[in-house]
Amino acid sequence: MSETFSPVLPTLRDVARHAEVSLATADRVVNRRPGVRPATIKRVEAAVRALGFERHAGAAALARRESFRAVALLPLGTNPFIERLADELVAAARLEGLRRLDLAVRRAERFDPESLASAIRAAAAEGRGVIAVGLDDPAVLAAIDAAAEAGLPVVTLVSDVPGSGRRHYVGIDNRAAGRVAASLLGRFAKAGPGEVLVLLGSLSLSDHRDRLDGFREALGERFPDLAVRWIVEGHDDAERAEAAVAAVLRTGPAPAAVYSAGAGASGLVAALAATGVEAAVVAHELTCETRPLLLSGALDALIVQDPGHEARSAVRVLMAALTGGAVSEDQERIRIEILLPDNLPK
Amino acid sequence: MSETFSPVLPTLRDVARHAEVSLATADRVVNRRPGVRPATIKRVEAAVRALGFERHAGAAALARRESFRAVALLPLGTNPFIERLADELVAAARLEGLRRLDLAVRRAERFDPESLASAIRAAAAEGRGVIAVGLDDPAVLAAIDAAAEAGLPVVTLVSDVPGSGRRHYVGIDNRAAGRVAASLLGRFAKAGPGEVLVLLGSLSLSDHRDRLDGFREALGERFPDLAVRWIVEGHDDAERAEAAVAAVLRTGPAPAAVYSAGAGASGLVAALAATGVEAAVVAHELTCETRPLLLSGALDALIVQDPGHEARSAVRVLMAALTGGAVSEDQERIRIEILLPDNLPK
DNA sequence: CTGTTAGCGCTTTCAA
DNA sequence: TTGAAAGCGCTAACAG
Repeated sequence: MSETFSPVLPTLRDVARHAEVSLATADRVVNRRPGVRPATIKRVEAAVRALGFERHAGAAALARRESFRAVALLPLGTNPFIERLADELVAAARLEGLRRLDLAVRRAERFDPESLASAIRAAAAEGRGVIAVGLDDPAVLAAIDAAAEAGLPVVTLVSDVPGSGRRHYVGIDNRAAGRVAASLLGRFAKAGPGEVLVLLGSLSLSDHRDRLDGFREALGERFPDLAVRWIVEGHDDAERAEAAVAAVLRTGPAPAAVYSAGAGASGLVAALAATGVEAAVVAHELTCETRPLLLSGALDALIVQDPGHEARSAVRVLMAALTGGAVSEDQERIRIEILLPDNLPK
Repeated sequence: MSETFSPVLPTLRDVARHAEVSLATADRVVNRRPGVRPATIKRVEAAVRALGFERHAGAAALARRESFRAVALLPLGTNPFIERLADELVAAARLEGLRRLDLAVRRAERFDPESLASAIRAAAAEGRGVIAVGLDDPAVLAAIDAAAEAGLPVVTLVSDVPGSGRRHYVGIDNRAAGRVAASLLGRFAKAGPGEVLVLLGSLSLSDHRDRLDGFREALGERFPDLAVRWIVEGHDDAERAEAAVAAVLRTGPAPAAVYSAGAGASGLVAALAATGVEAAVVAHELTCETRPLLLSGALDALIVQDPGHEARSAVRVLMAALTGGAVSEDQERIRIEILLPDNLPK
């Protein structure tokens, strides 16, 4: 109860003094640099333990002069989630990059694998690392593997490129997100048998496909009354989504529930409204597009990933790869958040 | 598309050179310190704008030698959420405190206002700031006001002390959390009229009371079929909660839904199981106690606040108060997260 | 293999 | 009112 304040943390200088070596030698040991006699290493490590030394990351970053340039590749289009991600990446490069990362944010056509692949190649030629929203396609995979083989770390963001040599994937577990959508819609839809419509950007996007897989799986396990009947591709664009959904609604019975696994929820909502369909609806991401829809009740819930966290995580992971630092998998896990009107951030 | 890399950020030295003043003067202007001629201020500010200077916070923290000691006060008891918070505070003091904050974490009896009040007084005497899990009580309020008047910043954490002179409250909006609970239970409970049991630590805890208020309010607005019939105080302890809930269940009809607004959910679940009651249940916080209950289906959902975020936010806010920095209200807002088995972090 | 020295960008005396 | 200089904790040449 009456423990007192902890002492000031020891510095590397204290460690050096304690081990009776110079600052430089202590530094070598602490940073596992070569050229130190084993006996000396032991002494320094003992001092580190004895004093409870912890490297001051800020000071280290300041002293280390090298800085890196890298490129982030985001999909083109009018998707506000992506806009937000772009801003967050710029901010994160400054903060998490400790001012040592010079990150250029570019756009590439998301639904065209060749264009993304060549953007990755260009990025690899210019910078020392790449962050990219992935696409599950052989050309893209090849471009990533080429960069990886050349020693450039590639971090996939939001959507992974499975099987590629990317250093890390930063984003939610999309299968799990699909399961969450099923759990919510299963409870929100009226009781009794019903059919479900799923809207997604494209089946070639691994994140959307994973969501669909998880969704179907959980629906089958826990809500066998509901079955996916329509799968509509809207190319993450509100207008195209509206047209595609409207076409489906005109021809068949009304769905009991709708899962928007990609972007373009406002188009979906418009199509539902136009045909007077009353279904439980769950969509993804909190943006200027989806926020009013959740508040008005047009959407029943939103499944979101925090673009700020994702951007910071991507930058941290990239910096770790660039500087040889460690990443704690655990800390970099991106949460799947559920938003109702009641817990919508201001 | 082909924008190039941004240049390295200018340093204060660049600003000084540009304004034709010394480093010290540039520093004075940038940090709004007195003793600079207005004309000089203008010149330096112009240079700052011209070069787009941004202070390097890490370097500033390194150069600034002063450090602070402060005390954090958490409730005694066996609540695992609080244990976690304690650990996170220690970690946050190091990271967010930029090694300039020496934070002692202490425990005080939560259900005894006098004891918390005197712990606050003691903390104020020893340190230069206080972080405390609050309690809505005149004695506690008086202790906080005394500290505030003496110029010590007090930050309330998780539970506020309304009307007090605390500098900041860090935690979720508990009314909104109660509304979320209502939205979930309203959908999860079987359709039709039913009665609800609410378990909380004590009605004298403002966070629990706020949750109850929000819960009732939202239930009344949106699920008039459901009404709160029992309010049970369990003192945030699993055993006491079990006994209290069991006593209620023995005497009346079974509740259709149960909201555990405080801690001790495992006791609640045990009481429900013992009496064979099948109700929809929502509880708070992800801990070693609640995690298995959510996975087993004993709990239908969890409403959580991230103790890591909260600890870091509390430390940031305290440091800002201590060093005269600014806090962005917006960034310090703590989210109300909803956890289902599907989006449970590993 | 080990030590000395000069900074990183900023703050803080101390002197002018 | 201003400036010169030392130094925060660490890293990176360059010697020895």
